[in-house]
Amino acid sequence: MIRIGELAHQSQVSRDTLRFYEKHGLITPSARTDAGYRLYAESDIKRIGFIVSAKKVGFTLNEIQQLLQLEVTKDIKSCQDVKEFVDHKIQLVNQQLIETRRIKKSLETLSEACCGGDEPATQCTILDTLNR
Amino acid sequence: MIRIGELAHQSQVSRDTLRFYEKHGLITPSARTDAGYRLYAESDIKRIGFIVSAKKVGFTLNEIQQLLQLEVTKDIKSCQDVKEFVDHKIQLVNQQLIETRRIKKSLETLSEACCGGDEPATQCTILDTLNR
DNA sequence: CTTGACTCTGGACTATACTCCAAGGTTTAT
DNA sequence: ATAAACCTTGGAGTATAGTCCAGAGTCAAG
Repeated sequence: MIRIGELAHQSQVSRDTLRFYEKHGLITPSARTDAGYRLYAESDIKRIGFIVSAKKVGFTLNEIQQLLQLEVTKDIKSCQDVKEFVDHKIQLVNQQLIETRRIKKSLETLSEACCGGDEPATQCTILDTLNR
Repeated sequence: MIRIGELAHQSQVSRDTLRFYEKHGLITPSARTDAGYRLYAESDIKRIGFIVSAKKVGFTLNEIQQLLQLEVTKDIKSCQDVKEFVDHKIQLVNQQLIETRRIKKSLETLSEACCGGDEPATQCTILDTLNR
C-alpha cells in the first residue's frame, strides 16, 4: 500500500488531481491510515492507469466513469456493450472533426481572399466579410 | 436606437448574452435612456453581426475582442496584420484537427480489435487495452 | 525535540461561454 | 389605475478539468 505522493509519482498524476478524481467518484483509496492518510493498493494503481489510458484516447472523465462501470460489471455486460460505447464516442469525435474542418475551411477562405499587403486595413476583405 | 430586447430579436442573441458581451468588453450600447435602459445604434447592431460571424468561423470571444481591436485601428493596422492573425488561428485549428484525428484513430483501433459479441466482457480487448 | 517532508480538509480560483434568478424600476396598453 | 411586458443590477449556477492555498495534523531523522 502506497500513499498519495508515491502514487502521484508513479502515475504522473498530481496529488490534487488524484483527490479530484476521488471527489468525482473515479477512484477510492483501498484504505486509510489511522491518521487519515490515503492508502492505495495495486488495484488502485491499475485503476489510475486505466483512467490515464482512457484520457489519452480522448474520453472525458464522465465517459471514463461509465467505462469503469462497464469494467466493474464485466460479467453482466457484453463485449457488444463495450464496443457500442466506444463506437458512440467515435461518432461524437467524428462530429467534432467535421466541425473543426468546417471552421478551418472558413478561416482559409477568409485568409485566401486577403491581399496580406502592408497597406492600411481600411479595405481589408477579412474585416469586410466579418462585417456581413 | 433600439433597446436590448429588439437587438436580441434582430441578432438572434439573447439579452443575457448581449449583457455578457458587454461585461466582457465586446460591445457597449451607444446610449442609455434616463431610466438606464441600454440603447443600441446601427453601428452596435453591425458590431454584434461581426461578433456572430466571427464566432461562426470559430474565433473565441477573446480572439474576437482582438479582431475588434484591429477593426478599430484599421488605418494603423495593415492587411498583413489581419491576415497574420487569421493565419495564426488556422494553425491553432489545425493542431486541434490533428489531435482530434489522433483520438479518432485510437478509438477506431480500440473498436476494431473488439469482437463485439454478446459474451460477457470479462476478456474484452477494449477493457484489456485500457488496463495497460 | 524540533525541523522538514508529507498529508488532511475545505474552499477559492482558472478558462470558456453562457444561462438563470431575484428584487426592483419603467413603459405601454387597456 | 393597474397589469403585462420590458428593463436594471448583482450574483449564482452549469459543464470541464483541474490547480492552488491556508491552516492544521503526522511522521521520520538528526
